[in-house]
Amino acid sequence: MTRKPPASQQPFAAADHDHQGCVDAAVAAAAEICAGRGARLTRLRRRVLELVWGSHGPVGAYDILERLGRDGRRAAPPTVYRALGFLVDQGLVHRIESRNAYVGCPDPGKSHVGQFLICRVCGAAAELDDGRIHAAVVRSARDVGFRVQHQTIEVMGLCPYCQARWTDAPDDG
Amino acid sequence: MTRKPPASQQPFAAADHDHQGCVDAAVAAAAEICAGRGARLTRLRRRVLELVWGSHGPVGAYDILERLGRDGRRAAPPTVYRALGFLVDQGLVHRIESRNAYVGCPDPGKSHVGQFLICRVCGAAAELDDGRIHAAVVRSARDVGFRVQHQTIEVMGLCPYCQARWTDAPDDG
DNA sequence: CATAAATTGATATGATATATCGTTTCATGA
DNA sequence: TCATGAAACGATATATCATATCAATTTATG
Repeated sequence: MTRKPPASQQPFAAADHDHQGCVDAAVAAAAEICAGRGARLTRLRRRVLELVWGSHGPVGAYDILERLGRDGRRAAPPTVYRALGFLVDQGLVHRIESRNAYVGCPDPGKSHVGQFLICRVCGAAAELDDGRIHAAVVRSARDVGFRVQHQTIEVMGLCPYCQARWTDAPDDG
Repeated sequence: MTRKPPASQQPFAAADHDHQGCVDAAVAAAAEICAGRGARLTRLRRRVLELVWGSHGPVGAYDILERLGRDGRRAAPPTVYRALGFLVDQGLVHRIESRNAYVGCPDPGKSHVGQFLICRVCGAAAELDDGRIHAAVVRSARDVGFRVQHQTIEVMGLCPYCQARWTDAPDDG
C-alpha cells in the first residue's frame, strides 16, 4: 500500500486525500463486477462513472453532460441518463432523491440499501449501511401493517471536517 | 362523533373512509395553527391545502395547478409553489423528495421530522414519527462524526390494504 | 385614509428527465 | 468471414418540475 486508503474504508474522505485513488478503485471495482455479471461497462459508461466520482458529493446529470462535452464527445441528455440508469441498476451509483443527483457507491460489492449522510457545507456524501436503521424502519412499518420494499434515507448535516469551522448551526439530535 | 376518525388517528385510511372529513380536519387544524402564529392562511393557500389533501397520496405541484385552473382561477406555477412553500414552512404539508410531490401532514401540531411510508399500488402515504428510527439515524451518524440537521426518510412498499391483493412482490425485511 | 408589507399575478426561463426513432457497435453462430 | 439480432448510442423533440423577476393587488396598521 503506497497510497491512502480509498473512500470505501472511511465514511468521509479528508480534504487532502488521493482522490484519483478513489476514482481508480471505483472503476476497477465496477469493471470486476460487470465482468462477473456479463454486463458491459462500455467506454461511455466508464467515463460517466469517472465523472460521478469527480467528487465525493452528489453530481447532477447535466453536470456530467457538460463534462462529457468538454471531452469533445457530443452528448445529449438521454445519453447521460441511460448511462446513469445502467450504473444505478448495477449498484455502482446511487441516486440522491433529495438532490436530484448521483453519487458513486463506495462499496458496490455489498450494500445497496444504504443511508446517505450529506454535508451541507462541502457537499460530501457518505454512505452508511447500518442494519439497525434498516431494521428500525422495517419494524416500525410492520407495526402499522406496511411491507417495506425500498428505503430512501438521506440525512443532511455537517461532516466531521466542516464541523470544526462551522459549529454555530443547530442540530437535530 | 358522527363520522369515522380522521387520518391523523390511523396510519393508512381505509378505502371507504370519509375523506371529506380528512380534508375538513386538515383545514380546521391549519386554520387554528396559523391563527395561533399570526400566519395568514389565505383563500389561495387554503384551497391549495385542500387540493393537496385531495387524496392521501403525494400530489404534484402541476396537478394542483391544473385543479386550480378548473376552479376558474388562472394560476401560474409560482402561485402554486409559493402556496406550497408557505404550507411546508408551516408544517402543514410535507414534500416527498423521491416523488417531487407534496402530501398533507396528518398531525401538523406535532411531528415535523416524520418518516413516510408510500404504497406502490394505491399511492397512499402514511406519516410515522418514530423516535427510535430518528434516534438510530442520529446515533449512527454520530458514530462517524456527522452532525444531523435534517432527515429525509421515505419508504416504498405495500400498504395493508394492498397487500391482500398483491402479495407476490418481494419485500425488504 | 395613507402607507408599507405581504400576497398574488404574469411572463420568462432554468433545471431535470424521458419518449421516440434512426444508427452504430458488438457478440454470436452459420 | 460475414450475416444477423440484440444492445448501446446519437439525435431531436418534448415532458416535467421549479424559480427569478417585476408589476398589481390585498391586507394590516398607524
